[in-house]
Amino acid sequence: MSYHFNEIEEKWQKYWAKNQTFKASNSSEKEKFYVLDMFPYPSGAGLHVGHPLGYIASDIYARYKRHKGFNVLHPQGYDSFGLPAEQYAIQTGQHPALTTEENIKRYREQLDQIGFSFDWSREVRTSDPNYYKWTQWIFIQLFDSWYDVEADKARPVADLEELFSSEGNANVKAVCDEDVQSFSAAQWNSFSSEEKQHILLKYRLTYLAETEVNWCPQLGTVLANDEIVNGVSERGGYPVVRKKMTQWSMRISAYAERLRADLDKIDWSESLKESQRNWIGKSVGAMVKFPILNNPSSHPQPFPEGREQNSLTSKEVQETPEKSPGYLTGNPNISGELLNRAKEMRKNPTAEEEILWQRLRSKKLDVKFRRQHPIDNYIVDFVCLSKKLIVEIDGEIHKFKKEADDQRQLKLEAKLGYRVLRFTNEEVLRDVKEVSRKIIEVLDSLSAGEGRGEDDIQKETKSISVFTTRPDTIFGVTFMTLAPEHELVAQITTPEQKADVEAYVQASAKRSERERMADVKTISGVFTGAYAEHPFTKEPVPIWIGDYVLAGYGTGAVMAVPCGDQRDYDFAKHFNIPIKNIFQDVDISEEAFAGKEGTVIADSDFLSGLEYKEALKRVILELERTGQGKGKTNYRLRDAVFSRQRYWGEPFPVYYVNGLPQMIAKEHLPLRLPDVEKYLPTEEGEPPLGRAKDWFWNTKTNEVVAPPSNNEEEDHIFPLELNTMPGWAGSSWYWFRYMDAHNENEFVSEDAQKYWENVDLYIGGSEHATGHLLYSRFWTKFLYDRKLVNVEEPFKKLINQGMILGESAFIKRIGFRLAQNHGEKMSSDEKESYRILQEKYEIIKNIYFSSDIVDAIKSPTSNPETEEERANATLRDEILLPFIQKVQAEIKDCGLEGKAIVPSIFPLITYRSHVPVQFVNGNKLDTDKLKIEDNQYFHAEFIRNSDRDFLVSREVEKMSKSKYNVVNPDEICKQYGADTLRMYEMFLGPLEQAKPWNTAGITGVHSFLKKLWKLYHSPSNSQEGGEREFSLLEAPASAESRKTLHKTIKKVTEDIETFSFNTSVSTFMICVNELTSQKCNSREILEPLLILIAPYAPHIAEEIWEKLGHKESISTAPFPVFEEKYLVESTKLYPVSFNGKMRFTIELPLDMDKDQIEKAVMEDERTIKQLEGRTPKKVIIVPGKIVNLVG
RNA sequence: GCUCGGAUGGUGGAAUUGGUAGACACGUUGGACUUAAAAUCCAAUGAUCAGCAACGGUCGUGCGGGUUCAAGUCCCGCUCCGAGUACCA
Repeated sequence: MSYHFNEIEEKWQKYWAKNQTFKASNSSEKEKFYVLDMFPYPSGAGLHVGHPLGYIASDIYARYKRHKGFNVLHPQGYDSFGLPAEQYAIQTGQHPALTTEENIKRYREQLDQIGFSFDWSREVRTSDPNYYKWTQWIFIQLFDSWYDVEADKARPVADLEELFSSEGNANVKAVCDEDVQSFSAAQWNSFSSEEKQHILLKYRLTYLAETEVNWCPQLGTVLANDEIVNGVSERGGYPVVRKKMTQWSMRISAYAERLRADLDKIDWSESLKESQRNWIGKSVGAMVKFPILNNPSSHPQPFPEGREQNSLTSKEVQETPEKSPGYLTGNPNISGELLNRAKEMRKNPTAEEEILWQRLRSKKLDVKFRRQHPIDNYIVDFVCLSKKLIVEIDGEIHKFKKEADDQRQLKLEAKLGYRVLRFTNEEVLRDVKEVSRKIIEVLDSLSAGEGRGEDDIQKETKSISVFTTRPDTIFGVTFMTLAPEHELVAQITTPEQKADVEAYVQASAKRSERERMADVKTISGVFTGAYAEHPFTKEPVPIWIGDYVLAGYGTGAVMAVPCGDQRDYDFAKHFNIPIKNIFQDVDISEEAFAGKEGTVIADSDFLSGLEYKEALKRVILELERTGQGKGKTNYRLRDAVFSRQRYWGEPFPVYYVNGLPQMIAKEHLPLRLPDVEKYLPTEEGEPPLGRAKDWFWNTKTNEVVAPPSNNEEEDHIFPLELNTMPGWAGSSWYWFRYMDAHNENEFVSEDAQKYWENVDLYIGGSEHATGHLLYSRFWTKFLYDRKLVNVEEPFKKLINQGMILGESAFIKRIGFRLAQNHGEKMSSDEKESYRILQEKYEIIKNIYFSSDIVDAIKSPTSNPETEEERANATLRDEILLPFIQKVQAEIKDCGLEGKAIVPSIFPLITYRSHVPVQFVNGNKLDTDKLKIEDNQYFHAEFIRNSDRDFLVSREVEKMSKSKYNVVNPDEICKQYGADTLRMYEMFLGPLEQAKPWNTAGITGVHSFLKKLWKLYHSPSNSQEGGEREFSLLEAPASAESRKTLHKTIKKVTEDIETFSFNTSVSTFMICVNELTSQKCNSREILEPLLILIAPYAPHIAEEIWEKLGHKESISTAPFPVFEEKYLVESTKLYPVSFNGKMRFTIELPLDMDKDQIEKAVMEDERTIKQLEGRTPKKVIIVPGKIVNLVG
C-alpha cells in the first residue's frame, strides 16, 4: 500500500467541506481563539507560492489550537475592491465585478487544494453590497462623531450641538479644523441650519475639506501617503503631484496619542511598532512666536485658548478672523435664494462663460476659481476668493445696464476689497488665450503682495510661529528660516530683496519633491530683508527662506539654532550668518552639537547654568507667562484623505443639498454602485461615477433616481457623491464581520463580538505596517469610543511572514555600437542609413547566448596566458567574428564603407531579459520547450558552447508576473501533494524571514512523508518487499520509542507556541527516522505522533487516523501531553574539556556529585594522557553539563 | 543620515539562562539493488596538516579587541548586506 497523496488529499478536502469540519460556533463551552490571515486581494494572476506561506502558518496554529481544545475561528475572505480590476475594466470594458468574481473563483480553487481549515461559511468580500452596506454605515457613524479632548474619546455630534446651544464653543475642547471661530450660545442659536452644518463639519471625525493631496494623473486618482513609494505610485510607478481638491478626510490625528501609547499593550514585533511610532511621529516641544519687526504696530498676542490641535500647518500664523466658512461670501440674509439662483445659472452658462470657465478651472492655475458665486448681494461670473479677484463677462444686456454695473463694481472693489476684471463677450470669443493671459498677469501681481486681498489685512498683526523641540536653545537663535512656500514670504520681503526672493521661490516651486530629496547636500536660500524680534532678547533676527524647511511640517518655519542643529549650522556657515554657542564646555567649531541629556546651557539669560531638562521646563513656563509661546506636542501623522476618484470602491452614502453633505439613513443602505458605460473619469474631470445615468437621491422615495429635468420640481432630488472610498475602507473592520457574517441588522451583534472579542493571532505581510494596520487600530478605537465594540485594539498578537522571493532567470543578447569615421562627412541619406544600421545592431535581436559564452567573451584579454584565457579568446573569435563580418558587409551594402566602422567591440554591450522560470532547471534552459510554448521565441536562435547546455544567469527578486519568476503552488500540489507543500514552505526557514523560493529541497520533505506512511504500514520483522499491509501492535511500546515520542511532543509544542515551524519539521524527521530504526510498530506511540503531525500534514494524518479505526476526523483529537518521566536519564555523556577545548566524552551517572565526577574524570586514562603528568590548576564541574580542566 | 533586522559548511538553515558548533534537509562522492532508468537503501561529507592506525594536531560562526574556566551567544569598536524612513525643526 503506497502513499497516493493526490487521492488522499482530494478525499479529505471533500470530507471537510461536506462535514463542515471547521465551522466555528458562536456559542461554545470551549475557550475561544481567533486566528486571522490578512485577506487577499484576488488578482488576476492567481496565487503564487509566496501567498500561502502565512496561511499555512496560521492554519497550523489554528489546527493546533483545535487539538488543544479551543473553539477556533479561522475565517477567510477577499479584499475585493481595488485598482487592478478597475484598470482591467478600463482596458476591456469588462465590469470589475465580473473580473473579481472570476478571480475569486480561481483563488478559492487554489486555496482549497492546499487543505486549509478555513470556516468558509463566514466568507466576506468587501465589494459585496451586503458587506459594504456596513462600511458605509461606519462612515456615517464617523460623520456623526466628534472628538472630545477632555473625555479623550469620540462622542456623538448631537452632544456637541447641545453644548453649542447651551454654552457656545468657547469651552469645548475638541479636535477640529483650525479655522473655527468662537461663538456664544446665542450666536449659535441664531445661525441658520446651513451655517450650523458648516461649523459642525469642522468637528466631525470625517469631514469635507479642501486639502492638498497626492494626485496621480496617470491613475486619475489621489493616493494616500503610504501608497507612494519614492515619490511615485506604489502601483504602476507613476509620478505623483500635489494638488488641491475637496475631499473627504478622516480625523485620525485625533487618535495620534492613543495609537502611539497603546502600542505598548499589544504583542507585535518591535520593528513593526517602531515603524508605527515613526509614522505617528510624536515630537514634544514648544510653539514660539516671533513678531515681525518692520511693522512697528505688531504686538505679541497670546495664543487663542479653547481649541486643541494635534497638527499644525502653515496656516498657524496669527490670522485675522475670517468669516466662517470661507467660501460662503454671499449675504447670509439672502444666501439660500442667491445659492439657488447661482446654481441655476451654473447649469445654463452662456457660450462665452463656458469657454472662459474651461480656461480658469485649468490645472495650470495655482488658484481656485469659482463660477456664478454669490458675493454680498450679487452673483459674480468668476471669482478667485484667495486672491480676491473677480472676473466678469459683459454680455449684451450689460450694455443697457451700465450704471447698475458700475455701482456694483464700485461696491465690490471699494467696500469688500475685490479687484474686478471685466471682459466683453467679443474679447472672450476672439481670443480667450489673451484674456486668460491678462487674468494670470493680474493674479501674479496680486500674489506679489500688491493686491488688495486678504493679505493686506493680515499685515497688521504679523508674527511667525515656529515649532521647536529644543526651546531650551532659544538664546542660540541667530536667524529664522521660512519654507519658500510660506505665505508670509511675499509680504515681509523688502523691496531690495524682492527680485532674489521671487526667483528663489519660483525655482524651488519648479523643483519636484523628488529632486529636492535627491540633493540634500546642496545648501540654498535667500535673505528676505526682514527681521523678527527675539522673544526674550528683543534683538532683531534676520529672516531667510530656504528649501531645507518643509512647508508641510510644523508651521513651515523654523527658529534656526546653528549651534544645536546641523542643518542650521550648515546654512549659517554657507551664508556667513553668526553662530552663537550656548552650550557650556562644548566645542562647536566643526559641527553642531545635538546632544540633550546632561547638556548645560550657557550665555542664555535666565536659562544659563541650567541642565537641559530644567531649561526646557523653565523656558516653556516663561514663554507661556509672557504669551509668546506654549508647550506643544506635534505629530507627523496627518488626517487621512478618504476620497478616491475611482469606480471600483464603496460609494459614499452621501448626497448634497446646497453643497452640504447629507447622510443616507441606515435603513436605505446599501447605496449600491451604479452601472457606468466606461470606467474613466468624465471629460469634465469628474470621477467615473459622474458617468452614471441615475446618480441622484430622491429624499421622498429614498431611492437613487435620474437627474431632475429642467421643468421638474427638484426640491427633493439631490446629487450623490461622485467619489468612492479608498481601498483601506473595507479592510479596516472586516475581522469584526467574520464574527457574525450574515447579520442583516448590525455590522456585528453585541453577543458575537463579546464572545470573539478581537483577533488573537494575526498573520500577514509587513507591507501593511503603516497603512492597513494603523487605520484598523483607528477604526477599532473609534468603534470602542462609541460603544459599538468592547475592545480597543483589533489584533492582540501579530506576526509578519517574510516574503518568498523568486529566482529570476535571464537570457542574454549582445550588440555592437557603430562609429563614424572621423573626417568623413555624411549626406543626410547616409546619416539615415547609418541610423538604421546602428539601431539594428545595437541589440542583435532574436539571437540569444548561453550565459557561459557571454561570461567568457565579455572582456578581451590582450595576451591570453592561461589555458582558460586562450579558450575564451578562441571562443570569442568563433562567436563574434561572423557577426562583425555581417555588420561590415552591411555597411558596404549601404554605401557607407569608409564612413561607418565597427570601431571596437569592447566593452561588449550585453542585454538581459527575463525568461519564464518554468523552462529553467537549475541554470539550464530548455530552449526547445521555450520555442514551442512561447511565441516570442519561436524564431529565436540560441547559441551554446559546443556540446554544453544553454545556460541562464539567475538572480533573486520579488516574485512577480512581470519578472516571469512566479512559481505556482498548483504544480507543486500536483507533483508532490499539498502536505508536502505545506511542510516544505515551513521547512524553508524562519517564518518571519524573507527567503528565495527554491524547489531543490522539496524531495527531502516529500520522502519524509513517504517514510511516515511506511512507518504505519510495514509490519515489524517483515522482510518481504512489495505491497505492505497496514498493521499496528496493541502491545506496549519500548522505553526507547516512548522517549522518542515524548521528546518530540516537547519540542513540537514549544516550536508551535514560538512559531518556529521550521524546526518542528526537523523534529518530525528525527522522530520518524528514530522510530523507523527502532522498528516501532506500537499504537501507543504512533497514534499520538499522528496528532502531532496533523496540523502540518492534515491529509495524510486523517487518512491514517481513519485506518487506525477512528470514525471522527482527527481535527479535534486531544493534543498529546508531554510527560517528563519518559525522558528521565540515569546517565549523562559528559563532555570533558581541557582549557575550554573539548577532547572526549565520558558517560557518568547523573546522580554523581562534583567530587565523584572529578574523581572519575581524573582516573580516566584519556585524562592522564591529556595532562601528561601535570596537575590541573582548576577543575570546573557543572553537574549535568560539563567538565573543564584548566591547566 | 536615522531606526530596526541580519552575517554560521558547497546550499537552506539548527544550536535553551554563555557549557560537545554545524541538528535536520538539499547537494556532492562512493556503494547496494536493477538488463537499465526511476524509486529505495547504506556510507562519507567544515577547512587543513599528518598518518599504517586513532578517543591525532591546528584553524574555524563577517572583522578587530575585551570579559570568562568556557563566547556563534555577553561588552566595546568597525565592515558589509537587507528592510523601513527621511532635510520632521
